[in-house]
Amino acid sequence: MDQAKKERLQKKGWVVGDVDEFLELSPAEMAIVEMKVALAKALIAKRKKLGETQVSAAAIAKTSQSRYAKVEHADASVSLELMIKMFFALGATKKELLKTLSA
Amino acid sequence: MDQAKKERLQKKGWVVGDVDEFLELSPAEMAIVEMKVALAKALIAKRKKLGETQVSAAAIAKTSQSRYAKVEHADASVSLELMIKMFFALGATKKELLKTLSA
DNA sequence: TGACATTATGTCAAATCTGATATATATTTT
DNA sequence: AAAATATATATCAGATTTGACATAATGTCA
Repeated sequence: MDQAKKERLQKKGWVVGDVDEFLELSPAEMAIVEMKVALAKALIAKRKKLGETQVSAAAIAKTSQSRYAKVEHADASVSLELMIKMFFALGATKKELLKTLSA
Repeated sequence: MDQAKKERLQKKGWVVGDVDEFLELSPAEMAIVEMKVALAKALIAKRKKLGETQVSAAAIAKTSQSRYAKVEHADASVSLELMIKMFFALGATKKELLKTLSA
């Protein structure tokens, strides 16, 4: 958002800022959130490419559909490690993972 | 280990195999262990480069020396996510992280 | 539209992870 | 070698994460 628009909005009483500012995320925390979001996207893409549903993908990854759905949404209750495990479970390689994380 | 030696040992009653076979780790689990071990090494290297002790590094990372030590050892009680957070806490960049993970 | 399939959300007990304290062991310095 | 510093290990209460179940919401298609 450019400075002019920001000032116009603030004049109208809006609180203007980025999501990370609002949530008060440090650069490190941001980096992790970024990686999680990138992984979530990659997981969905990978599953679709394999022609699986959340139900079948969950079975492959040996978990429930509900948790699998949360993983695909990078839900707050899901760790980076679980996301990576699921990605591997769908057949992703380390190379694919690194490419995804660098996004 | 070469085949000849393996057979000699087995003849003597030894059970011969790799660590991952013994622990029955899947390729995915192996990949995660690998990343953790690489991160542990990188953490130690980074801390030493900064001239910090575990006590001071733990303070920077806002945790205790004992937990910090466990992180450097990729202890079983430490998640990948915590290791990454600690790495960032010491000032590592995403680029550095990816380089480390690819090792 | 109504069945059926798929995905999303709420909840919770069990499992795992975390920070902290205590203490042991190892290394360095004097 | 003793003291001081640094690192390692054990333990545990509290916090977080996980898997599962129930159910709601959304999408698909005959």
